Amino acid sequence: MALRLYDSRAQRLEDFTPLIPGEARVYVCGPTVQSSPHIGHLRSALVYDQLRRWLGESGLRVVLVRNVTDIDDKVLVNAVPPEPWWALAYRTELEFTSAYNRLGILPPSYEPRATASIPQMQELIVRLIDRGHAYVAEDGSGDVYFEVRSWPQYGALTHQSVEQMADAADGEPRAKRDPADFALWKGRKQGEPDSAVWESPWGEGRPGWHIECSAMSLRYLGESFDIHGGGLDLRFPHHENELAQSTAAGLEFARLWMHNGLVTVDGQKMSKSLGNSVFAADMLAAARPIVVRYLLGQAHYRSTIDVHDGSLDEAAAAVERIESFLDRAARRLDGTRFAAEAEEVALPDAFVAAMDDDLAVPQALGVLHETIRAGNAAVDADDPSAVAVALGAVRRMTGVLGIDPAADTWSEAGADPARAALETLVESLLAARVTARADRDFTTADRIRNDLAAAGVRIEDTPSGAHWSIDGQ
RNA sequence: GGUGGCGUGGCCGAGAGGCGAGGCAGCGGCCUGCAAAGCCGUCCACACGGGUUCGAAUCCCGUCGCCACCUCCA
Repeated sequence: MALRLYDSRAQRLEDFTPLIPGEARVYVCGPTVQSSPHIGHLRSALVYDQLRRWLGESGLRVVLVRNVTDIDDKVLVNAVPPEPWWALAYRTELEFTSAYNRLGILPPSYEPRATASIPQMQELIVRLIDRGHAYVAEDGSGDVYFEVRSWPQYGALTHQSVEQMADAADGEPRAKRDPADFALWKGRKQGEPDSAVWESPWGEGRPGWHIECSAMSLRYLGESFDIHGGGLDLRFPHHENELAQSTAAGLEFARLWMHNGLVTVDGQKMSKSLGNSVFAADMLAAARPIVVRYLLGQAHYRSTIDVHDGSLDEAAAAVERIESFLDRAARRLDGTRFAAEAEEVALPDAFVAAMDDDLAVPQALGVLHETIRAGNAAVDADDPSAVAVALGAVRRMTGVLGIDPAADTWSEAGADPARAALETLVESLLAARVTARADRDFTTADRIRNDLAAAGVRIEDTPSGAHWSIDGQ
């Protein structure tokens, strides 16, 4: 079965047929770097990371472009002197990058900043004016607007008609011919810093919010590309406007639109006014990155994820089940000829079918957990061949989903002397416990186990001796 | 007013006409000196009311409730 994806413009599943055979070109709306990343931003980036990993696994060369909007009203507003707006934008961008990295989100092929494509945006605006779809404001403000009424297809993405839209409570109407018109270029306003101003055919100013994505997708992916993605909340107006300006400029633009679901907290959308945002840094401080990735990546990409008390614990339990199997199975096969067999295992068909079906990650995880169950049973039944099959499959599946506990992503830096010291101490306590158990001195044996447990070290007795691990790792 | 989505067992979360996804928690059992981990079993759910059908969580009609977007949003 070939990959099918839900096109939110056509509102149906479509077979994914790349424009260029063997290649998949994807544009994803990245953040406006105005304030610290929250878990909604992480979820969005994670969704497209799952997509690109699966496209790559399917044998396609993936070109993924995710922009950084580093000039915008809010960036200017949020910059508190003496920090310039561009320093705020860059500092924030670094926070995003760091959070992405910690979650194992692969870097995009390129991550263009809006400020580096101003001439390309201006070219596009010129084209729109020439074609009669944009106009320079007559109030001398230097603003340039897209004329929605000149483009009958406006609303095609979200299936709305301009007539039916609620009137924009858009502050001052300025010199718009229609309230639905949107800014392509914003003339310089008083008090705006010189560093936020670019020359243009319409005077000094800066780009409007939507034009950058049209310009940068054209610049880096061409007039037509396979997939455009972003958060559900970007459908309107951002994506609708992108589609209008790009197609009105004569570009084919994206062939398929993907929109990821949002993250809610206790059933409510995160918002600044409610003050209920969960920031990436907070969640990453509360749980291991792999657990955060599991939590935010376990639902289907189009559904809402509700984060509440206990969400992290549930995700942690699932991750520990995976880790514990991987560890247990590897120990069983260690030093046997079956260890090599595990390396040869392919992805289970059911897993592939699930992923091909609009990235049905929840079903894919069902296959993963079912394989773990079978693998654990094989360990219990002492059937190393079956253990190898399950172990190999689990490694492959977790690899594809980006939740392989053994991946370099999750390893803390280098050899840790504290870890080595701990190892020595635990081993010596375990040796004492072995002696005590041999003497049937269970009081002593249990005291050692309890002391270790109190320190967060968990003991499992196995046929090959005691195995220890640190809770939650 | 317009557009779109959702309501599934104690909790999370898939499925989309027949065959009990999966995870977490609970209970019973196996294993264990006792545990832990694991396995087996158990808990047979689909907001409500009608309808279609041999058969409906799934399709249709209606009702109720919740959410998102309609120019700040991932």
